[in-house]
Amino acid sequence: MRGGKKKGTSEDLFDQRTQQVLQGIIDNFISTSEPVGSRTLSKTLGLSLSPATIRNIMSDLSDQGYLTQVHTSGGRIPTDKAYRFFVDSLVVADKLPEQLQKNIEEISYQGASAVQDLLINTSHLLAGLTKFASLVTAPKTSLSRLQHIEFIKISGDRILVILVTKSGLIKNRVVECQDQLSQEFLNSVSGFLNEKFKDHSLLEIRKQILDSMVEDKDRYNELLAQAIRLGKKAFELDQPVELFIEGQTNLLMNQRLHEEESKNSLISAFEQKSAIMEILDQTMENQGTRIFIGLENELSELQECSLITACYGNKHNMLGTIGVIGPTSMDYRRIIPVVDYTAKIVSQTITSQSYD
Amino acid sequence: MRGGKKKGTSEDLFDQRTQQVLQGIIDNFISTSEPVGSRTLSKTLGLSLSPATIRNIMSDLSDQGYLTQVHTSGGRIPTDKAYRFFVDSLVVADKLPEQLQKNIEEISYQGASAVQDLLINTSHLLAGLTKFASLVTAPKTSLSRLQHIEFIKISGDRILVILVTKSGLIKNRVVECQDQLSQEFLNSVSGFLNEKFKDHSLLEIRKQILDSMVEDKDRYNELLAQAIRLGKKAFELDQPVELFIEGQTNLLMNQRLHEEESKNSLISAFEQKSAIMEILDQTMENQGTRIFIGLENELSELQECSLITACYGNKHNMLGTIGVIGPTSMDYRRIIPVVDYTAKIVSQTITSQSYD
DNA sequence: ATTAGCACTTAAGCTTGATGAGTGCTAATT
DNA sequence: AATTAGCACTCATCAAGCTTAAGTGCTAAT
Repeated sequence: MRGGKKKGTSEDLFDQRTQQVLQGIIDNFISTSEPVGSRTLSKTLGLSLSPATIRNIMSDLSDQGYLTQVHTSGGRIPTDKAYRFFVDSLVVADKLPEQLQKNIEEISYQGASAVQDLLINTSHLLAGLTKFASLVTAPKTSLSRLQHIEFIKISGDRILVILVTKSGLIKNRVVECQDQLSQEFLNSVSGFLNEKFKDHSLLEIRKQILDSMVEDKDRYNELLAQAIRLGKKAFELDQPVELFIEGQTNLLMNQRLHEEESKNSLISAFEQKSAIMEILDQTMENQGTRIFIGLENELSELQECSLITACYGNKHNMLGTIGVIGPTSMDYRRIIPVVDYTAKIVSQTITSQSYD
Repeated sequence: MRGGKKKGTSEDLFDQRTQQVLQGIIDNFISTSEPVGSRTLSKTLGLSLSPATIRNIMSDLSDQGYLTQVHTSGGRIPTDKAYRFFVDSLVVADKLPEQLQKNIEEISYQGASAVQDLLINTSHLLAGLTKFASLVTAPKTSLSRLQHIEFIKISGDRILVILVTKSGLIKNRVVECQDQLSQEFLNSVSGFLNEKFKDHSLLEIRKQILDSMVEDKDRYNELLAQAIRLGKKAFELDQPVELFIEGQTNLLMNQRLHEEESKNSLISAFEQKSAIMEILDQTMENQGTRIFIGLENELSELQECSLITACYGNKHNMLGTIGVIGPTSMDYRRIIPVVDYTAKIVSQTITSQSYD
């Protein structure tokens, strides 16, 4: 075993030259997606080192798990560990070109009258700018707080329920109702619910309604009873997973993913929306941009890819997550700031549109 | 040139045996997607004909443009013309297996409280059942007639406009408004609009509102003026193309499309949503299932595929179109009835949900 | 009218050998 | 002690040549 020069205590701390070589290999591989050999590197790298020296360094890096060889001979490629090192050492990500900044800022203008539209625009934008697949989660309805509820009678037995949350989400749903209720009556019901529950979270409201069903059963009151009955239907939680995915085809057509197998596993990953949701939810715990490289991904189908996420929110809370899925050999320096800045703009826009 | 036996007047009318051979080739190619040779055919086809005889027949069919050879030797494949003949001769499409019927019928149950949900379910279903790409257009908002309009004040300067059409579409949009309007006032505005415009098409309403702006300018009336102002915003036509596409990845992963080029052109086709919309709109002119095979497609990007469409509607009108895009060598016998029956179920469901 | 036979074509698969980029190791050089 | 040159070796890639299998068209026999 070749004696590495361990200046630090850890095996993994290596000197500047070694670092430069690793950087060079990563840069090279990111741009060409071809395995990098010592000869090439000796030329492209600014340092005047002979291929032989570089070979020694590369050998050390291989031992430490930063590089692997696809074939016995034929250059080396960076491992997940190398990307992780690379990303961690990116203390300052590239500044975003102004043109890109402007592109991103546009999402808030394009007729984004409602939060949902904003999120769809965002997902569009991310897929377009990165040429990878984009992910955007909507704010969780059940955790949002009530801004307004309204019932509209649209035919004899059908009532349209409209629910506006503080975070700016608008939900509508049609419920059927056997009793013939007049619009005036519906107005008083919504008036009642608005007054009693404004600013409460939908989850909480639902619980209270279920509770009061018992509590208020005896002292019967027509308004209350109907309010509870309608409220129950209105606040029923049947949250369809609100996750926007776009640009899956971008990813599948990406030259870096050629193996049929990994494409198929990606497709199946996209079909498990709820699994992806779960992962994105977890990223909301600590804000800021997060990066999951290859095997760091919990979802095994994504272990040939990297996931970059960032949260958006308003003054009070983180509301949702945006993200991008691309090959592990993506250009992190370019992609990270894009995701970052987009999240920032979404936050700003949503703050200006939310009702608290 | 071999003398074909022309029993009819047209070159293209051929005897039963020739027809059987063509059928055999098409069937064979549909299931294997490999060029079919005379030897194979002689075995698989029930008729006891030697390969040589079949070769003669095939040669005739090639002359008439029903078959082509990919390579000088190596079997023949059906042309678009052959598929067209095949499809046209399918006087009775296969009966849909009961299990499939049930699957399709489910779209109307899965919480399809609103038409939009129904259409999304449909697009899901079609992509799933066919493993191709599915297309579903929503009813044109501007041609739908007004069932109900409502304004809800959700914050100082923001008004939520809710629009329900006879066909069951629900649209909402937030408009900003500098004047401070009370909810009561908004109620009278919506009351006014509902009364005046119920059952009118949105397009018509828009026109009338623009007209009355002039007509009623002098005899000033607060209610009317605001009604016009708000109505103008509410009925502004900024129809985002309402087209649901799903299963693009199915199609891209389909083994029958291997050429990178045709995949890319498909992707670009899907990006031109409005072009696809236009084609689908045209199919509404005459109802029933329509089939566009290969070059019959106007959109050049789709000329390696077949498009199968059917319209849905209610008692009075055709409202929209559903469709499937797959390889020209798809199993028409299976796919056509699926599209057909799905359209039927969508029509039924929408009829039961629409308000006229 | 049908078929058998034959010469011909071609894609696909296989081997072979040359090329080139890369490797590890050792010995010479700085 | 670190760096480099040199060398033998590995292996993917490519092109060339070869074989095989499936197919074709044509002609002559049935």
